[in-house]
Amino acid sequence: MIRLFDASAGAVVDIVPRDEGRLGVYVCGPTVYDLPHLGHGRLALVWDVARRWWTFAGYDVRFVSNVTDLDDKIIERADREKATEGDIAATYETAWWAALDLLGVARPDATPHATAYVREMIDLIEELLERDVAYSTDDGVYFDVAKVPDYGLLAGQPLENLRAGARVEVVADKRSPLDFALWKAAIFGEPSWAAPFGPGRPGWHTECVVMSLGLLGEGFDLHCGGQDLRFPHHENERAQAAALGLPFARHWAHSGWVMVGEDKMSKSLGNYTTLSDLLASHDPRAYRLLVLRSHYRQPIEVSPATLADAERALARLDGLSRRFSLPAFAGPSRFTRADAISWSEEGEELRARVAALLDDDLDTPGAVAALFEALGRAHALADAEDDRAGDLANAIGVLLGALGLSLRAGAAEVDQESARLVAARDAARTRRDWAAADHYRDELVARGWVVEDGPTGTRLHRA
RNA sequence: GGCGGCGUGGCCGAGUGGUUAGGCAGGGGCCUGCAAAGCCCCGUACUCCGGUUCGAAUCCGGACGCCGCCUCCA
Repeated sequence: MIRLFDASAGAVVDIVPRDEGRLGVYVCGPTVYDLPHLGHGRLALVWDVARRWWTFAGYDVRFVSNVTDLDDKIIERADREKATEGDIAATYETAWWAALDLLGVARPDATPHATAYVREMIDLIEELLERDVAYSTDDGVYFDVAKVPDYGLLAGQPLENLRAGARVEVVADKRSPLDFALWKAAIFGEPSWAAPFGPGRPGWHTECVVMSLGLLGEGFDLHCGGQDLRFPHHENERAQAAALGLPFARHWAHSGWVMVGEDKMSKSLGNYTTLSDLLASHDPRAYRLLVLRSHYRQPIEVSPATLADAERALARLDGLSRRFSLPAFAGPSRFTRADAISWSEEGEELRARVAALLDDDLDTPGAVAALFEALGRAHALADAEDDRAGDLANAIGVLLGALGLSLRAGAAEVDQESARLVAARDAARTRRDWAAADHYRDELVARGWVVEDGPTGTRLHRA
């Protein structure tokens, strides 16, 4: 049984899948109008970890994440750059996947695009109009939030409170400031589609309703996104499905912010770092580890100091991999299942401990702490020449792999000259010529290696 | 104004009514020819003020500070 904080319940709840043993998960993906930043990276990492873990735990996970390729911001950018909307969307979607690939985030099982679902959106809007929960104005078609009795469920407060504080700009003919655009009437020069209620283009909140229901079916298990999508985006999706009497997401989960000092990282504050900038100067695995070491709902601080911290911690994990020559356990599209592993007694104990933590609202920091404790134990066992050490180290590698974190066992390729220096150093050490041995070590260090002496002689790895 | 969250040791960051989070950094020791890696030991922290309790950082009340959402936003 897995448990997760559900925004519609306001509490951590048991996740009982619609279909036993299967999980249908929908994550609201990017609007492709600019480069992804660290916040997007965290979102992707959090749900990638969840997906991998639930798969590991035995669920057959169907993971859908959309790409919004139709939006005001894309149109604005296309205008500004004298490009087509399609070009802008294609450019930034490419950048999105490139960044996620580097982070080791597995591709979703399906990545629906808004522009491919306009027909379905039109049908849905038409039905909302027929049911009188939507109305037409000169601007387009709006959803009448007052028609949904429990509007505000995800926001955690009733409609009156939301309205009282609404900072929404007044748009002509809207019945309530909270009513949202289902359809935006065509403006010359902008992309538009023909529809019974007039030419135009869909508003943002409809695409996810159509695509999630279309690909995962009614009453799918989990709908995820960043905290900011809880309201109004997810609320508005819910409202549409509710108005049509369609069973929608059973549970709603949201990941927390990346903070810059005291502020949320955001486009509008301009305090963001793009993923490509981060990944140009840091091991992508360090960011994954940083994300894993805080709870997914808490804010995290990403700074040179916290990244350096994560990189040193990562070096310890790689050290374990080197000592025990562990194989690679994780890959971009490589998933592991616990029942496909034959667990040693040591390994099973660790697996159970980690599973208890991760099954309960994805306690990744607890799991990482348990894995680090086990790491110390594995080394200590090895120091004592206890052969359970290898089993434990292997289990640690498998479990880190289950979270999408791969370890490096050592230098993949040692060039000929370096190999010669290693041999020369080992020879010098055998004849106890310490001056020569130190000289060869200096040479190797100058070539960028970290030099370690082990039972089998000099070993190299990259700093 | 409404709703939600946060305030932990040098730093990051979990958690539980009373028994070690974990990592990084720092100190001591072991190992090593010297290193590196690794192991062992060391910090007695929890914004403040009250209250409940045998006992609270953990529960309740209040204060202060901070953040987020209520508008596009991961």
